[in-house]
Amino acid sequence: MLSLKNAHLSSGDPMKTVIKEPEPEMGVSHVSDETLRAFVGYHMKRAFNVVQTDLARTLKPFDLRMLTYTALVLIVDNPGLRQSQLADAMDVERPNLVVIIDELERRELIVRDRVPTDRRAYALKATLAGRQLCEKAVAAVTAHEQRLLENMDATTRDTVIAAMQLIQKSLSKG
Amino acid sequence: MLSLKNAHLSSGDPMKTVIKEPEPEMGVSHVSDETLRAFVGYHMKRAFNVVQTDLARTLKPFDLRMLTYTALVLIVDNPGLRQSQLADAMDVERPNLVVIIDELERRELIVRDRVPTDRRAYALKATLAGRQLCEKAVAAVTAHEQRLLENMDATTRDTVIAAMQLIQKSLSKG
DNA sequence: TATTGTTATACTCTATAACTATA
DNA sequence: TATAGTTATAGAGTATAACAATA
Repeated sequence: MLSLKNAHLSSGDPMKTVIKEPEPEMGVSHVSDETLRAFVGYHMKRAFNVVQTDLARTLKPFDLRMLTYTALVLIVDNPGLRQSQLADAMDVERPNLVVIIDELERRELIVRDRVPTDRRAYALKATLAGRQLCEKAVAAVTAHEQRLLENMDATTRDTVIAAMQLIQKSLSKG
Repeated sequence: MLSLKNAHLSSGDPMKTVIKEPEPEMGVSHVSDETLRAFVGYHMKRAFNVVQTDLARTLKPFDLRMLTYTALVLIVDNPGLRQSQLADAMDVERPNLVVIIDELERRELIVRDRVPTDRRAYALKATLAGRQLCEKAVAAVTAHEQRLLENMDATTRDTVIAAMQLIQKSLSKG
């Protein structure tokens, strides 16, 4: 919430908190976001930002980012996947996937196997090290997700997931 | 949905659609995202990406981006706002806000007024042109939002907004 | 001709350290 | 000394055009 970011509302009982405000007669002491608050997209951006930040922190010990993590999981779960399929599945452009795959290959978490029947393509496969790192990372992300949802009931969670999928469907045809 | 991105599932009746699949015996014809699908964050990222893209397209005619739009709306709604308050409200770092304000000022949509009682600070105010552009942009974003929510009932919408706020609260203290 | 992977490139968003001028 | 705004910089995500090898 925007309003909560203001010092006098940020934590504890506001009535008990005495904080110098920057000349309330001069500027604004309370930032109104009335217009923006009406939009779901606004709340999605703010929520996604904190999720992104927390996930990055979660994956840091494994030297993974959201994108390298997602790619690794999908390759582990789909041995033989091709780069174009992976790019499609991840909703990233083919050129942007190349550096992600480069990094995973350099760290020997996956291999690029040539496809004999189509020498243009690569079949992506996780190595043992890749599968092991993936397993640990998934466990960490599961813990991150539990933090994320600690005060949310299962019904709400399912509603949110369904809503996110609906939004994707509504806009991807526009 | 990931699965929907595969050609044989992408549109229409799958049974009626005959499409060449890339050697189903060799690679994978259906990308399974079982592991990732379990995470709310995964769905949020995908949904937010399409929202972001559609919003960018929506704001393009006004030469605004999500951040310049948000800043403009907040300044219009909070005349006299200072940059540090705005940065706080927008959840962006102070240095990153500078270029946003620079751009809005260069386009004469806002002005930086010196605060007489604190010569370090600026009071941000929208110009007439700024307020007029803002009004049009808000209308366009409202239409974008309606596209976003065209198949979502109001209850679900409210649930999603509450959930986004809850997620922010859960993680921002970590 | 079309597709797979690639290179190069550009724009945006995010994050940090360090500076200046005020307080 | 602390704060408001600034500069510089770096990392990451996203998007497009154009190329070589192959189909």
